[in-house]
Amino acid sequence: MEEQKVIRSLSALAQEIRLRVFRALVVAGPEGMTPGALGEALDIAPTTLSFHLKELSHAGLIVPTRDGRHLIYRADYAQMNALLGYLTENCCRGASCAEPTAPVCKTC
Amino acid sequence: MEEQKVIRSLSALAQEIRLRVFRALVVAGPEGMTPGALGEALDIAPTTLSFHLKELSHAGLIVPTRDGRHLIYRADYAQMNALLGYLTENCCRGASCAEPTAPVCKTC
DNA sequence: TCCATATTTCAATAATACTTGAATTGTCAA
DNA sequence: TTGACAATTCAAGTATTATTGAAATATGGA
Repeated sequence: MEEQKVIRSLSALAQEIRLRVFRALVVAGPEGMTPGALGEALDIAPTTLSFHLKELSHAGLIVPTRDGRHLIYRADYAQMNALLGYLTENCCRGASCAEPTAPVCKTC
Repeated sequence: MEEQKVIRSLSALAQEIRLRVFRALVVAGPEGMTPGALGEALDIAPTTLSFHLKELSHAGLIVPTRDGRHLIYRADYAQMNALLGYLTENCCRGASCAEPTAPVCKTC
């Protein structure tokens, strides 16, 4: 993953609403959630939610697909794992440190 | 880890200079690096670097100790692992998904 | 077609974060 | 105790990001 994308992803997650939205989608799994459901569950105004969903989408952390008049947002686990991996790359120059294990949530 | 600390940590990492500094310290391992060395390696003005080191310290991602007239900064691996773990908690409600593996870099 | 619902875009304001140079603090060595 | 070096704090200006209400777009059903 390139540095700019990493920064974009971290920025996306570094905000209360977006962090909650992202975690809700991580928990929801492949089923995903609509903005309506997210807004109700987390008590967020539609405009505000839309703004933050766009930020997360733009970072590549979540992906929308249309289903009739609903949109369904889902977490992109590959993207998340790439992000987590970036932060620990070359940890301790490999010296005093086990090879970094693969990032979490392998099967997603 | 509490939400506010997670956000603080993600915000700290969501910035080009701080991300580079943090990764440099992750690579450096237990030896750590001084602001002087960091500033030279990454070509950052002292004032700017100091500001960003404080942000990372305040987030708990790095820890300074004094050694004579130098400070030595080191990455706090436990903190980093707690952060990574937070992002994948309860992934897919455990359903279609392996138990999240422990975060990276176990022995640090 | 026309209306209602789901969601987004726009524009303005409010809040927060980044950079820089000058001044300050702490430590060592002569 | 004075000078030099390492690093930080302060204060100011600039830039980026978040929030809100009003208006717009897209879809499905009467």
